[in-house]
Amino acid sequence: MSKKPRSMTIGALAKAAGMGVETIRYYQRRGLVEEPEKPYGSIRHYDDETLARLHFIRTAQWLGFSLDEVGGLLKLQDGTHCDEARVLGEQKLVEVREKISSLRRIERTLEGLVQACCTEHGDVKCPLITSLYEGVEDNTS
Amino acid sequence: MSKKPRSMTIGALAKAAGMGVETIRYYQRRGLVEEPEKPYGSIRHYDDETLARLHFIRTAQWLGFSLDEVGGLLKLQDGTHCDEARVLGEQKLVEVREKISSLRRIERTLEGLVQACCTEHGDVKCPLITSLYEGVEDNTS
DNA sequence: GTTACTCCCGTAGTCAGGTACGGAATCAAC
DNA sequence: GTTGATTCCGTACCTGACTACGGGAGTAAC
Repeated sequence: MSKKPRSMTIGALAKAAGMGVETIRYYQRRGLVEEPEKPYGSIRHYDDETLARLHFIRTAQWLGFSLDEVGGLLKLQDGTHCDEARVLGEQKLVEVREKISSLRRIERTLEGLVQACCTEHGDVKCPLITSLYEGVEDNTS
Repeated sequence: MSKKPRSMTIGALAKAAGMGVETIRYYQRRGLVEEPEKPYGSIRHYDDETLARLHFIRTAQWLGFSLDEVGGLLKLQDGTHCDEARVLGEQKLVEVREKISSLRRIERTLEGLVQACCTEHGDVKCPLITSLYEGVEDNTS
């Protein structure tokens, strides 16, 4: 509400978003970020909304979403149809939950390995390495 | 203990490891897997040790290690560098936990948005979309 | 002893997600 | 009003992790 939509060049936008100019252009080519109109004989200007979009993209990506998936998430902003948005949201929610449980399994496994490494200290064989050799997935059911 | 070091062709090895022949060759080129001597005018043969190594690679990858990182782990395979292995494992554990907590934030957010979409159905503006416009990430601290 | 598969080996292509380059236009500072 | 950084735009290149291709050699089954 009290946001002043300050106007940035693409360079300033990139700096604010913590990414390179080329990356933003790449997102524009991918259709993830809209390219604003270029004033006649001038330069494009970007506002905070675009900046928010870039933050969103970066975060979602770090979480393991592909750019295509991020595009899907971003359509939630564009779409005028509540139902479509909800369905997409629900799909993403399922995926997110699957990712969480996968990561939890990985977490427990790593936890166990690191723990074993700490306790059996004077041993000749490192239990972490040994576990990797013997296949570690099974004991996490 | 009771393993007979059976001799496999690369095809059998690939099958046993659940990956393609080309993938194994790729690992050989990357220096992750040793290429056995080729008998004069014959074919290379692989044993269970190599198979174990492939399991190792696959498992470590599943845990989120890149192939370069797997290479690092494999250098510790004599089992005497337990401390180093533990540090690597701990680093991965930190990464995994960060991802989990971020995904949980996203999960809660998406949950809320989908929920809002379900309840306010006849509205002109989709509450999910509205929420996204106002910044999704912030309300998840 | 031929047919059909598999191996060998090098090189090349794929896909995702960028990153770099180059030359003209535009802006900012002095 | 010139200099020096930025922007613009297209195209080309890079990394990670494979995957495919092609042509010759080896092997297995009948």
